[in-house]
Amino acid sequence: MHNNLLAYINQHISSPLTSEEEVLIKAAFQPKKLRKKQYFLQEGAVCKYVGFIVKGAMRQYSVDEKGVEHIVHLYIENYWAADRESSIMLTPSKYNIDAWEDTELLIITRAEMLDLMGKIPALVEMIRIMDERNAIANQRRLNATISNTAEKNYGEFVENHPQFIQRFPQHIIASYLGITKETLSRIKKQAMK
Amino acid sequence: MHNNLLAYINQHISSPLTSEEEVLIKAAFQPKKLRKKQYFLQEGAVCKYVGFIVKGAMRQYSVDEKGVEHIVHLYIENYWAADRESSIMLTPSKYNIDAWEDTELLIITRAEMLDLMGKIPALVEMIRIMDERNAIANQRRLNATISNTAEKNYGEFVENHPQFIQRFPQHIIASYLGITKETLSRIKKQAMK
DNA sequence: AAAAAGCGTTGATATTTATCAACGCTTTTT
DNA sequence: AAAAAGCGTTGATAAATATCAACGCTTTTT
Repeated sequence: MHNNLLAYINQHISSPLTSEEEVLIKAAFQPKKLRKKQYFLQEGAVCKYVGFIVKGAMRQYSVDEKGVEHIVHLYIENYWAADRESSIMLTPSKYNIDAWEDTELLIITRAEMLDLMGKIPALVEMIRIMDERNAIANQRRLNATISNTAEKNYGEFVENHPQFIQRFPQHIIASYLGITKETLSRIKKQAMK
Repeated sequence: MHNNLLAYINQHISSPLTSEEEVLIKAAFQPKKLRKKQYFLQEGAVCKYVGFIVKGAMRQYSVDEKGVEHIVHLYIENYWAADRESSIMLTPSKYNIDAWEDTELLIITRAEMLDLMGKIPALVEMIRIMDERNAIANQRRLNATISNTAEKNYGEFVENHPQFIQRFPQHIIASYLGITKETLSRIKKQAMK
C-alpha cells in the first residue's frame, strides 16, 4: 500500500529516495480506510490530517445556509486531500471531506509532515512542485469560472478531467462547476446538436 | 528600495537574514519602473520575471473573444506579480499584467530565484509560506465565486480587501468578481438600503 | 420481493445577470 | 480652453441560470 506513495513521490522528485528515506516515509504515514459516505473531515473540526489517496474517490464541499452543497474539490487516486486553510491556521474548517467510494488513504499530521520534510530534503522539493501545480490548477479554474460561459466551462472540464466524469455523477460535476444539475443537463443537450 | 523587500522577507521567516544573505538578495533583484498602462507581461509572451511591488498597483487579466477583459489578480505594494503557469511551464501566457498606477518593482528571473533559494534556505521557507497563503486565498476566492450570490461575494470582498476598493475603480472590481460594472452598481445601491 | 434512495431529464416559471444605449460628471490629453 | 477619455449610474430589454415539481429508470437498502 505504501508503495503507491513511494512511487508517486519518486515520480515528482529529481533523484530517487534512498532506502533509509523510504523507511522513514513508510513509518510516518498511517493507513486508513473509509467506507463510502464516511467523513474524512467534518465542518467545524480542525483538519488534522493530510491524506494521500491510494484507492477510491472523495469530495470536499461546503454547505450553505439553505443546505445546498457546493463542491470545491474532487479527489481520486494519487490526490492529496485536506483543507489547507484549517490545517495550516488550525482554525475550524468550513468544509466537509467525505468518501464518495470506499477509499484507502495514507494519512499524516501536518506536524509529522513538517518533521519529515526536515529529514528528507526531496520532500521539500516535492511539496514545492505540488504547490506550484496546485497554484496553476487553481488559477485556471478560477479564470474559467469567472470568464467562461457555463457551456464553455463544462467543455474545458470534460477535456481536462475526463477521469472525474467517469467517477462522479452529473449533479456533483454541476456543483463543482457552480451550476445546478438541471442547467448542466440542458447544456449537455445543447452541446450534442 | 531593496529595503522594502528585505523587510518583507524578514517578516515572513523565522530567523532574520544574515548580512551576507541580504547582499545576495540585493544583487539578484533588479529595479524596474513602469509607467501607468505599461505592460509587465503581454499575452503570448513567456513570463520571464517575477516582480515584487515596492510601490504602485497592477492588474492581471485575460481578454476573451469579444475583447472583454477579465481581471484575475490585483496587486499593490508587497505583492508578487507573475503568471506562474507561464513562468514555470515556459509556455506563452494567456494573461496580461500591466501597471494601473506608476509602479516600482524589483524583478528576478525564475532561474535566478531558484539559484538564490539554493543559497538561502530561509527563502525556501518563505516561498513555502507564500505558496500556502496563496493556496488559502485562492481556495477562499474560488469557494466564494462558486457558492455565493454576487451580492454576498462583493460584501466579502469589501471586508477582505478594503485596500483594493481604494486603489481600483469599480469596473475593475466588478470584473475581478466576475460580474459587469452595471450589476455591481446595482448591487451597491441595493446594499445601501 | 418490495420499498426507498439516487440519478438524470423535462417543463413551466421566477430570478439573476448581461447587454445596449444614454447621460452627467470628473480627469486627462491635446 | 477645448476635446477626449474614463467613470459610475440608470433605464429598457434580452439572455442565462435557478427554482420547483414531476416523471421514469436504476441501484441500494430493507
